[in-house]
Amino acid sequence: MKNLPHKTIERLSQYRRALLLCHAKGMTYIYSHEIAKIQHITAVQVRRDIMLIGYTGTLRKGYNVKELIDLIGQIIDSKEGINVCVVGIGNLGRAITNYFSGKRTKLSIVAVFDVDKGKVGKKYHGIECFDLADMTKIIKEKKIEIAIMTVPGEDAPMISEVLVKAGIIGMLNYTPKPVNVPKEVYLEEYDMITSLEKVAFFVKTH
Amino acid sequence: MKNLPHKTIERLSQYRRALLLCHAKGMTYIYSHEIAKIQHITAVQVRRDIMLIGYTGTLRKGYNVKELIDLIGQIIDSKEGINVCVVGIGNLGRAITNYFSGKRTKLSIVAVFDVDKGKVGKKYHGIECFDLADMTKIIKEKKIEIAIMTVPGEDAPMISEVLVKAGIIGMLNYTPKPVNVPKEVYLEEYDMITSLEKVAFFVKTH
DNA sequence: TTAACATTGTGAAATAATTAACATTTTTCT
DNA sequence: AGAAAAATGTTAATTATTTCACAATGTTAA
Repeated sequence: MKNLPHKTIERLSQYRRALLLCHAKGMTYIYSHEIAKIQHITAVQVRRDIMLIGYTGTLRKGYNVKELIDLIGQIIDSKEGINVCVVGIGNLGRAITNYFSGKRTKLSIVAVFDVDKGKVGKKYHGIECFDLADMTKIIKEKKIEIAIMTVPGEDAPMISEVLVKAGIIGMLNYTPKPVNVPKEVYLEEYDMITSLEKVAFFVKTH
Repeated sequence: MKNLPHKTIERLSQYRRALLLCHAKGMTYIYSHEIAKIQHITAVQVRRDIMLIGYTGTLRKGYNVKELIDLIGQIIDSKEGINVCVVGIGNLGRAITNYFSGKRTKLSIVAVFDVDKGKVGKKYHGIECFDLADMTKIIKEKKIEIAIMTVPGEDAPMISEVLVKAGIIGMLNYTPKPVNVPKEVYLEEYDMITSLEKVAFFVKTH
């Protein structure tokens, strides 16, 4: 069970989000092709992903929504929960903090950081903003394991170094500048400009 | 040349961004392994991507930075330029608008939309905010082809329908809710929670 | 001048991801 | 009861992507 494909992990997270909405609407069973429709993929792929996590549906009724939600949780959530911080509380940092507030998940944003003294001490969606200078200390105190970087690109390399030294083991880099981390740290980078350029390209090729 | 792999297109966009920085620093040549290092991939992959677009480097000197930038531009940029709009000028919408301002690219954000009358008429990074109710009209007037959705999830399905009817051919959905569009419209969805859950998962599996 | 080296370019192999095909089973309809 | 329909589960085939391996070749150093 530990060797789930990368892509399957991504999709499981998305299935769960969709399933939670279905559950909230009172649905108890769902077919693979219904999940597929929501995610714009094929029903076979949904069934295969579900097969890979060892769940089995009911023939002719589909999958039990609640059970599937719980099982996906067992797979992708860590038991104890993970503490996360957001570094840089500009527009993007606030957008992310906002997204997460009130979301039931094992991931909690427990601190945000910024250099701007005007922001330090204030709360953003209930989460206190600390001085970037105190980052190492706070990361250790609050046992933060994952950092989301939403600082200006030019600050990213330096800040990522500090984060690594402070003991972060996972990093999500939303700045437009790629950073280097040792191989023990899991890094995911996302650049909005690349996504938009991709859309622009594929729009042309019909 | 038209059948470039999806992944190659993404990487070309990233190479260009890295190359532009190198160019600005005065570098005239760059090796495949230098590009690879920046992007955290292998040199072979860089060489193969470059091979696919038909460019050829100089043995022992690497690739001419300027030439490569220009060639990537010829491949992934559309000749005429494409007009883009941002729908929903909350934190995320502002972050994106901000990212783009001052970026040299064939993609221009030419309008932003919001329901909030307090925002309508104001300018965000030099771009005027229009009333969501006038969206169809403005999209046609300004010949907007791509929309970036940064509205609350619950509004996404309705707004995406309006966008499609208005003639949008590409859509980048940053809301947490998947939307349905006809197959003629190229859709790319990105969900930050999925990314973070992925990092959290892979952090555990060392 | 020659040997060692570093780099590109690329066919072929390996790996990863998706899709097709279909056996199986439950439900519904006649 | 039997046939048709609609699902799941899964093996096998296909397609996409990455990596290996190495020939070719210009550059540097002895």
